[in-house]
Amino acid sequence: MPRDYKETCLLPKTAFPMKGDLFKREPQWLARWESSGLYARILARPVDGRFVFHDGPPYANGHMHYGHILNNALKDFVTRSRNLLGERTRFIPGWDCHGLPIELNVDREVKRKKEHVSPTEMRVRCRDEAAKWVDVQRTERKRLGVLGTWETPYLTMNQGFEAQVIRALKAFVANDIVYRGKKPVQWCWHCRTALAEAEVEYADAHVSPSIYVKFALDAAGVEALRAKLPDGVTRVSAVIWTTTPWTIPANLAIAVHPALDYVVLKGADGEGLLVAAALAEAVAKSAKLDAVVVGPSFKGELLVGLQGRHPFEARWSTLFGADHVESSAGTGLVHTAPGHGRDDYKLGVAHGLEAYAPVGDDGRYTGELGDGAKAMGLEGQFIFDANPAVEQHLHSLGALLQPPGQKVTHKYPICWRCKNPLITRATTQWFIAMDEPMRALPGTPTLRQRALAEIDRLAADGARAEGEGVARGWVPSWGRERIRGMIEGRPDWCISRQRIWGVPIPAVQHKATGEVVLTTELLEHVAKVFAERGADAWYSDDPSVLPAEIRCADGTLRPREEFSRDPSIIDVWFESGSSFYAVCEPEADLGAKVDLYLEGSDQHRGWFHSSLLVGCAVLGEAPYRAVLTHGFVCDDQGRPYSKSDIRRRQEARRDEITARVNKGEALDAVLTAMKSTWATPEKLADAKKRLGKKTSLDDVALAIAQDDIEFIPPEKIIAEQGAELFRAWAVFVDYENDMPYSRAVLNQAIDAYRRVRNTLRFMLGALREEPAPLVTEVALEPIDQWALVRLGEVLAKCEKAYRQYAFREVFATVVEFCQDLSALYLDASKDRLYNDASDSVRRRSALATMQHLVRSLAAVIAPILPFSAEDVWDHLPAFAGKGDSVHLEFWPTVPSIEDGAALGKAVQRLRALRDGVFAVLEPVVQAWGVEKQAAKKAGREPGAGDATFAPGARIDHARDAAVTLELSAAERDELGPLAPQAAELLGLGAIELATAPVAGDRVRVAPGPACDRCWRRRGDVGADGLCPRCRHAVDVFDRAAGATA
RNA sequence: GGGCCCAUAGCUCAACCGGUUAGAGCACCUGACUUAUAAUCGGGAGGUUUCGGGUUCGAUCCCCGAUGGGCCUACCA
Repeated sequence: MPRDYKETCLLPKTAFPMKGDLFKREPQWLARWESSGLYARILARPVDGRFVFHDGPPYANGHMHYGHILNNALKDFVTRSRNLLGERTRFIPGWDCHGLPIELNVDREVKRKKEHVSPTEMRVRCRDEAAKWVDVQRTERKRLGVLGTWETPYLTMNQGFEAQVIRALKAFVANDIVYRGKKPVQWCWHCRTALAEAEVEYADAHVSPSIYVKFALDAAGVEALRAKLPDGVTRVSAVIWTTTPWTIPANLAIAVHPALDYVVLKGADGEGLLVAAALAEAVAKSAKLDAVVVGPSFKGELLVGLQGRHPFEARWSTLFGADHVESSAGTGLVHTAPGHGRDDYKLGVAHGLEAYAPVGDDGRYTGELGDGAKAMGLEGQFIFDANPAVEQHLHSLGALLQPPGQKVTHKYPICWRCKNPLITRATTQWFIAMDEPMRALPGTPTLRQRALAEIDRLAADGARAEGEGVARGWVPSWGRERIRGMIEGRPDWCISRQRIWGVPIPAVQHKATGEVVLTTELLEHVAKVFAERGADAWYSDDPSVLPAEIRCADGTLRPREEFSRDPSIIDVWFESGSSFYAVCEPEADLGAKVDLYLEGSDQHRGWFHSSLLVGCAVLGEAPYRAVLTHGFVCDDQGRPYSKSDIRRRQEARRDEITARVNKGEALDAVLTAMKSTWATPEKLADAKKRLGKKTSLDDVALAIAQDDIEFIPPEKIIAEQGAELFRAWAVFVDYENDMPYSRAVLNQAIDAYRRVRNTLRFMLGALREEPAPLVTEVALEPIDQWALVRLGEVLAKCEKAYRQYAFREVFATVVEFCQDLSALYLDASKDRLYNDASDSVRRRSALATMQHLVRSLAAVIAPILPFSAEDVWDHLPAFAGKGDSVHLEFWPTVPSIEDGAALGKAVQRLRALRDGVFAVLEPVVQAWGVEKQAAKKAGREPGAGDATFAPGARIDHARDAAVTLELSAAERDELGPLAPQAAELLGLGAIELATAPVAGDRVRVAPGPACDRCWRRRGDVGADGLCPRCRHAVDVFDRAAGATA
């Protein structure tokens, strides 16, 4: 009985599991890191570099969703990689705590319990509500593995933060660009507050009334148009179109475009209808006119100054020229209510019209209505309820072109919170002027000018940085266009809100004179108070919130008792826009200039935008050096990935398939469904299994439809598979664009992750739980030297990628490297690892190299896969049990290898040889495989009766083959030090490199018997059945075993 | 309506800012494997680069237009 030598082979051995069981083990690492103070230890390492990252505060309401989680993963990649690269980087997580959503939640609760609470009490409850969600989200963010100071986050409701917001406001006041004015703003009548641009959403299919209203021209007007009238027309009305009948009572003017062509259209009863020429036909159709009869066309400038009679108020609406008038919709004459529209307001200002808005906070008409409207009983009516009344009344006056009840479906702004349609309403608010000179800045640019200049400066710096291989400025570069457009077009910033939960605008009003005061002195005083006692102080009775005496515009000092406090709070976007000033500026090791802001691309209108404006006032420049944006999480159809959205589409899909089944197209439906990545054959089989054997195709089709689009809650992924797999997904897709998220994509990311994990596992196994020498301590084999050269290239590529935030490239590079190692290097090293004696020089060279590879790769992936990297570290013999963490490592290095380029060439030649080998070997091996399969099917012995498959003649593994390949002398030279080892490195029994063309078979069975232990045919097997190498290895093994026995 | 962006294999991504035959990985088909075995290695098939024009000796790349999708926005009166 020959000895079984397997136990003497040094096969891979490691406790590092093939499957991570991450969902179970991640919490253990988290606990360990927390108890060992890992984060503090990372920051305490002595480094020269510094990188300032600033967390954009998520809103402290509700659970984290895909976007948040992705965002947090990316942020963690940044801070961890910077620390790894030797740039000390802190992560101070923050939360946005003030604002309407929280206040409304609390409000609802209060109303439900029918309580009456004071503003102070209200603020206490809001604070509790925000704190509750901060806790929830903190847990969720920590679970993802994000490293930071979680116990001391920044909260916008902290006293220090509130004080800095006031100081930021002070900078605007110092620049003299804060003013109070009555202007139209987006107003939510339900929440009873003005809304910022960022608080407005849009409903896709909002249905509004659609009315054409006639304003009869006076005699002078008709006279002016006499030459333009169609035959038989003696009176003329200007026709406007609107979807908001409730604003008709506030109509003060009509806008026309001076350069546009207009005509008088002959209407019913011979009445002339003044409309844009381009729209005459459409209007005629709407009015159901039999024929389109128009007079000669003329330019709108002819109309400027004419007057149209308001349908039910005793006043005239003048026709003004305005650029915003279009001829694509409506009538080319625009109903203008300066109190209810931004352009209307602008036109009003230009012509001295008041921002007349007879509508209250609650969306009801006020006593400011005109007599006509009052006579209709509109006062106190809710405006949207009044729409039909106004319409009906206009109809009864004969002022409508069509019968009442016409509707139009269009996009319409709604409140981000309560989803009710918004109105535009002129109110008295605090504004920041975009186009007034900033007095405190040199050259007194306007805020808009400065902001635009900063945008361009960042873009230019970004272009410069790109040349240096780093990312700064707008990343990706189109961020510039994005934010530029917004800053260029935005109106003055309305910063006041009529709510309670926020930072008060510390303005005061003199009770007697009505003068409103908001000065830097006052702001500084209040900031100090807030810093000590928080903004709640504003709502207390304590007089000391205000300075004892307050300076009025004329310079006189008046006692504070004569003033009342402004009840408004500051726009929350102003607060978060001040975060750099509240969080980073006060810290000695951070400062107000932040290296990186990183948020979703929607923040071009949000946080990036408001931070830029605050930065321009406070610092005179942008607060950030780089702004990195990412896209949105979508499903595999490219649609936003949200629960409700997917539900809706699931239903649509089901309906569609049901319809096809009913039409008898079940097979088609199934085939269509199977083309989608969701409905795989496995899924089909699954569905069949679930539904029982008697399943009809119809049922299968329906079942697929149900599963076709699946919502996978993020917390489920994390709880069942581990946070790291989510991180693997985040790094697997391209965050610059929309990121596809589906089971299929997730699985792909997991596969890539497993590839890396298994490669590392193999190398850990090779080390067999014993420390290996360092690469500097042994003479390295040429192939090992090459592995290190390759590692050096990988490291260089990854470092550059990290500096450019190209995390995907880092991961892809590592995965590719692992693949390369697996297929070539590790495969080529197996013989010496398994079969050489434990003390073999060649083997020790491999171990040293693999230890170095594992160690380096663990460090490289640590920012992205912090748990698995630590798992590797725990199982790396040299570090196991020492309580160290991979996260304390710095960027890995490789010892310099002489003539790395020649080695690279040699391996390239080896690869070419390898291709050649496979090309000739594959058909031979394949033939045997085919024969085996055929024999199996036929139930006979494989190879029986066929000489080519005789046991001594066939080749079923490369190691049994001797291959002959042609190779020129030059090519052979390239192989250099690898030439003598070619057969081993290629896993062949033997290789012959011929310089002349080969005649006959290139593949033969390698000569000689195979060694009983290593199965190699080297022609040197002794009488004991072992090759000398194995003989020695067995002796060494036996000696060691004897020693321990 | 406007601004910005995206579209390459069934899927996720490449292709050195115009240059050989558009590359990987996964999935699929297929072979090997007492020595990485829920692993690993080999082979194969799969593309009119969304469509239509244009510039050019040459276009996945530049320009114009269309289609589909995303984010943002508005003065849809």
